[in-house]
Amino acid sequence: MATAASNHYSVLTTPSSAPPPPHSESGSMQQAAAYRDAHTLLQNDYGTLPGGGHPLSHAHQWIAALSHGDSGAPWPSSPLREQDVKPILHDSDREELQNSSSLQQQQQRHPHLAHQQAHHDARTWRTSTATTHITGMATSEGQSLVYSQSGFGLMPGGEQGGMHHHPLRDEDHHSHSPHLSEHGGGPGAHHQHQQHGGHQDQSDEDTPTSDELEQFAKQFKQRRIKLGFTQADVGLALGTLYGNVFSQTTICRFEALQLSFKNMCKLKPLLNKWLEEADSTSGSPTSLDKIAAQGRKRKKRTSIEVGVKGALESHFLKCPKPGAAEINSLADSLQLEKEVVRVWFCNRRQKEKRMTPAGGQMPGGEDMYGDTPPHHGGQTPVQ
DNA sequence: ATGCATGAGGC
DNA sequence: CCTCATGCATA
Repeated sequence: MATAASNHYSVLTTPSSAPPPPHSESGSMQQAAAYRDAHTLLQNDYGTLPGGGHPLSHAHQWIAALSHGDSGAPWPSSPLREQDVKPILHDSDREELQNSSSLQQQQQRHPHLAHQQAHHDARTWRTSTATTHITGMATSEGQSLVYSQSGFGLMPGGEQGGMHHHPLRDEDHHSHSPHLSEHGGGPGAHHQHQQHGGHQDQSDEDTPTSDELEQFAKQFKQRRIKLGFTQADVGLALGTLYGNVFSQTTICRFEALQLSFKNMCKLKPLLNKWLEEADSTSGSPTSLDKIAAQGRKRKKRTSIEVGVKGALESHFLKCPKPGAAEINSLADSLQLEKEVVRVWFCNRRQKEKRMTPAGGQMPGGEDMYGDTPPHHGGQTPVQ
C-alpha cells in the first residue's frame, strides 16, 4: 500500500542537459573490456546518460496499423499465421528512412492478400521454432533452405578472453498452447525462397523466420559486445543512422527476443544495417540529429507488491481479459487504482505474446499456465 | 534486464 | 477499452 495514497504525478522537471555523444566512430575501441564486463559497463553507460533519450514515438506509425486482430475473442488462437513481410529493402540509403517504412506500408496496402498477417499468434512463433521447417518448406518438400545471411554468418571463431557459448536455452520443448498448427499455408501462403533460376534472396530480403530471428539476435549481440557497444549505443546509433532512435530497452528486448514477431522483423533490417556499418567501420559518420526535449510528466512507477502480483496473476489465469467492472472490483479488493490494474493486464497479455516465454523454461520443471506459482524469483537466467 | 506507463491506431 | 510498439525508471 505504499502507492495507494501517493499517486501524484511528480513534477520534477529534470533539467537534464544534453548528453555528450558517447562515441560514434567505430574506429576507436575504447572499451576493451566491454565484452568482459558487459553488464557493468552497460549499466554505467546508460546510467550516466542524463535524461537519455526522449525520442518521439513515431516508430509505430508505420506499422502500428498492421494488426489488430482480435478484439473480442479472448484468445484468437487463429491458426493463421502469415509472416509475409515483403521486404523491399533497399540498401545504400541511410538517409531515407522512408525505405524502411515503405516496407511496412506495403503490407497494409494489399487488402486482398495481405490482411492476414495480423493474426500471428504469440506462441505461434515460438512454436514455429520447433516446426520451423514447416514454414520454410510449406509449399514444397524442399528441405534445404540455405540462408546466406550477410557476411557475418559465422563467428570469428577467435573467442579471445574465453567467451561463453550461449547459455541460452536451446531446448526443444514446446508445450502449452492448446492450439497450434499454425503455418497459414492457406491464404496468401507464399514463400519466396529458392527461386527458379539460381538466384535467391538472402540477407534481409526474405521474410525472417522465427529461427532466423533467433540466430540473428544471438549473433547481433555477440558482435555488438565485441565491438564494444552497449545496447544504448546501438539504439542511439540507429537514430543517427536511419532516423529511428531506440532505447536501450528495445535493443535489449530484441536481443532477448522479447518482442513480438512482427516487431522483430521490423527491427532486424535496421540492426543488420548497423552491424554492417559498425563492423565495416567504414562509415560515414553521418552525423545526425538528435531530437530532444519532451517534457512529459510520467507517472511514478507503481510498485505492486508480490502478494498483489500473485493475486493478479491468479486472476489472469482465470480471465486474461477482465471487463471494466471486473477490473474495478479487482482494483478495489487489491487497493490499487483501476488504471493500474488495467495496465497490468495489458502488459501481462503482451508478455504472453512475446517470442520468448516469460520465465523461459524452468530447467527440470515445466510449468505452464496451469499452475503458475504466485511467486517465482528466478526468471530467465539469460547470461 | 524488467516492470509499469504512454499513446497511436482501431474497433 | 484493446492491442502493439516503445521507453522511463528501477531492481
